[in-house]
Amino acid sequence: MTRHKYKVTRHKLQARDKLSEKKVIKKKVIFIVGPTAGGKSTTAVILAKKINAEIISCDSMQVYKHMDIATAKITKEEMQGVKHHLIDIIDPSQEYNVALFREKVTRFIKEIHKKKLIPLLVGGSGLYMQILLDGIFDDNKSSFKIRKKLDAKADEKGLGVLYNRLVELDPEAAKAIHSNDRRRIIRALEVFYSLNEPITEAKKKRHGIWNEYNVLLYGLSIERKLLYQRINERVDRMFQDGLIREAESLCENYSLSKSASGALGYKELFNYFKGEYDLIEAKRLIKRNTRRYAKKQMTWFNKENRIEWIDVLGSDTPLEIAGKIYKNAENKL
RNA sequence: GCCGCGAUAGCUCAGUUGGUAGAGCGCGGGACUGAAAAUCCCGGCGUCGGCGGUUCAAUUCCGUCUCGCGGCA
Repeated sequence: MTRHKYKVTRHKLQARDKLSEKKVIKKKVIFIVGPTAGGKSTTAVILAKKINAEIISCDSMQVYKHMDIATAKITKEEMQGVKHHLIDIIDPSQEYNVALFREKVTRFIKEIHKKKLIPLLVGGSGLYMQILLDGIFDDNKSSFKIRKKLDAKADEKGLGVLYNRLVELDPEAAKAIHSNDRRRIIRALEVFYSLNEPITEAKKKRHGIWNEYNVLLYGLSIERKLLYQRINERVDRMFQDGLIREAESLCENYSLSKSASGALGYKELFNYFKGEYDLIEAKRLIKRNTRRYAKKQMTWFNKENRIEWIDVLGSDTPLEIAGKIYKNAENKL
């Protein structure tokens, strides 16, 4: 009888929705985010098959070809026929960034919807998630040149000079940026010079997909200790799978772009190749840096209060995790 | 059994000519709009092995005990 009651309320609600907002016809977009080594990829494939979804990678490094092992890229077999977007799309020598990501993703979402399928965003890049949800302002094409100049100026005259300049031009931004944060100081100045307005103003002009679609945002939450254990084990496995060989060939065949050279796993090995430390140390550093990365990811996701958290236990299989998400999403699908 | 050496932050150790201590690593927290797996910020009271003695004051000196390492028997 409780069931009957529930049914009635639901009908009423649906009727009301139809009358008022267009909410009902908003198309769905599902996210699975969470720290590295948390089991997102396999879980996503299972879920995708269950709900007829195509997967879009929300990851800043898996876009690179030939960087497979250290980025823990999903293999063709593991994809099980589920379409994956934004994996293996550019060479390691090419640059990639959030704006590019956003542009491509918004296009893919529309295409997938056209096919009557659900876009399933999967990844751990917090900024990418946030920009997609809330949008980005349009940049000016000249800004790249300006950045180069500012970069040179910082080397020449010191970062303090640039920071002081920012304090004059955009005090609000200067207040929020630490005087040692070179990246952000240069970016803020670059925006000011190219757009003729403070970055803080520019940031207000944006539109993301959060309001455009019915977004279901899930985060995989795992106990820290267990996560670290998984990371350490996974790095060991990477070495067994030929990480060193992959890094060697990457080193020989490509000059990595700035964005690609940030990838964990390769930079530590490159330094080992140069003789800066031994292999044991390289491995230790990869594990440590990956642990730190996971922690930073958690910092990002923890402050995102739109995330619905799915608790992952050590004994949970990807099938079970996908089940938990499905159960939660069922009513909303 | 004897002779050395050591015992200080989770780990490796530094240090205090006696006024209750600090680096590295590990770890924790945070910021974040075009390199984001990047960049940057913040975080260390710990019975200085136990007990006793000297002293105004001991983690620092002395004695003793316990444990660890090395050497000699």
